[in-house]
Amino acid sequence: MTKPVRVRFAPSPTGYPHVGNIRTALFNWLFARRYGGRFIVRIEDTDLARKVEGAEKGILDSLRWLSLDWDEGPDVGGDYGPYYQSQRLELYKSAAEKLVAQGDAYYCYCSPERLEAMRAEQVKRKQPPGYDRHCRELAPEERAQKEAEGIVPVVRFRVPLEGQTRFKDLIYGDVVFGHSTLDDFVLLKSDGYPTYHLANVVDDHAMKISHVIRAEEWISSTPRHLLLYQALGFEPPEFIHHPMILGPDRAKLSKRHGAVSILDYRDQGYLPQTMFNFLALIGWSLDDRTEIIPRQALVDNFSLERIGKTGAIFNREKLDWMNGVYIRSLTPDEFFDAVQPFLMSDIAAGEALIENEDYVREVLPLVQERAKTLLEVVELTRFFFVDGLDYDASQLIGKKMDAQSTVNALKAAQENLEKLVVLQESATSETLPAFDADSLEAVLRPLAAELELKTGQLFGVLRVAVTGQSAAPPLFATMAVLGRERSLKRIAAALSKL
RNA sequence: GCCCCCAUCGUCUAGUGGUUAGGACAGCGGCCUUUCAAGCCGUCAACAGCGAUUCGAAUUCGCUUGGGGGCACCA
Repeated sequence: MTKPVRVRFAPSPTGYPHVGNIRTALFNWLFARRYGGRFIVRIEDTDLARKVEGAEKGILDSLRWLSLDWDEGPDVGGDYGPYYQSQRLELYKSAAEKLVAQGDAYYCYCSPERLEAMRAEQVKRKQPPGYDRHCRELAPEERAQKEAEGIVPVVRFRVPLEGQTRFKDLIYGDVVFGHSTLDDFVLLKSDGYPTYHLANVVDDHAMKISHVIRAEEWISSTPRHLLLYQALGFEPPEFIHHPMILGPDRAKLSKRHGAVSILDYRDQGYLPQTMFNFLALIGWSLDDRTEIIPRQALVDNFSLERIGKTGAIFNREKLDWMNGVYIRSLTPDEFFDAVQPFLMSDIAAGEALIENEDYVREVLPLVQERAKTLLEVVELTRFFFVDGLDYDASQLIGKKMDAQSTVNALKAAQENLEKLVVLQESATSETLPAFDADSLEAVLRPLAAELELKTGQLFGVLRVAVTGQSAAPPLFATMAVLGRERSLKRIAAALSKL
């Protein structure tokens, strides 16, 4: 690499950024950081009709969420701005005029209706759809006539009829397209805005982009771009097309595949470090075994050579697993911070958070290793925050037990727990915690034998009584966090259900 | 229809002429255990097919099949 590395992420604000787009951004960012280059964000807002309000914010928020910081672009500016194509219209216009002047482009007056009819006919006759070059050789008088009629033309590129364009993609290798398969594509629309093809080439050159890293869906428009670079006298950048992310049906990932917006994953409680790692691993690999790769390691080891050529299905199960790994790796404080917004969106949990943050901080370690997402934490911890438990009395009855033995077990537990707490409180004043996990176990374990129950039976009954669930964090720790009063109250409530 | 790309376990992948084809997720079985997790151990599972080159092909070449992408005054 002789030229300084300058790569760009060039989204169009026409919708919310899905995981595929953001992965492209990630690859670009990693490449820039790996080789000490610049990562540039350029907004390709050249389609007025499809522009979506808030889309740009969604895109930038997504990048920020993953900490894909850009060196030039919106907000930060840069030496090659403006970074909005809608503010660079003059550049495209003069490029188009230059091409027309030198005979590489021409004005086309065909109406959308004619073009549509033409395409319909081509499809009907099973011919490749494409512009029929109707205006390619218009005589000056004909042009004047059209102009007089007030028709605003588009500018089309005059693709050579013969020959071929080839390029070496850094991932796919040599790719060749015959010019006969290309049509005279539009450069400048009648509203004065450029098409992607023109704007992209003009800007990549103007912004000194060294490597164009984009999804494979662009590979077939690359020859058009190359033709433009040539006609404009620009030196083309390196081209790198990477495989796409597929839905479970192996088609290009789209809205109908469910959650595809990167922000949906954020809102569902996936950690940014998970998405960063996971996205990098779709299509790229470090070696034959490493899955969990911290951000810095990714930067240090990223390389184009290790991007594969095959499209990859977004594997939700593996994402869940990885998010669990990252959640477990969080310190208690980090976990608290990450989970807080999700807790706040729940009434009971939010209230607990406001009234007694310390209590919440005690609860969280009990579920941290059980959660696959932050959102799930709300469900996992719900019983800690609500007043009344809602479960069916039949759930209380332990394995191989009946209502009577269950009542007996609960009563015995109740008595023993009350006794224990009183004893400890009076005997040891402040030095011993009155209701901790160890003490609880010391009391409850012998009790099972006394009642001639298996520990699993007794603990199971108590678990349902205290949590309303048959699956929950460890019983003693749970009761200790819940506290003496709440625990005994729930046991009493269970008794009244039977 | 035309053009381009791709092809290893269900999924993500390692592999670049000689490997018992490795890892991860999921699944299954077990251990641990008060439940659920986590952890540990084990197990199931793949080179799309056919030719060619070669002493030898997952690895090279061709064809077939399959899949994907593109073919707008969208990006």
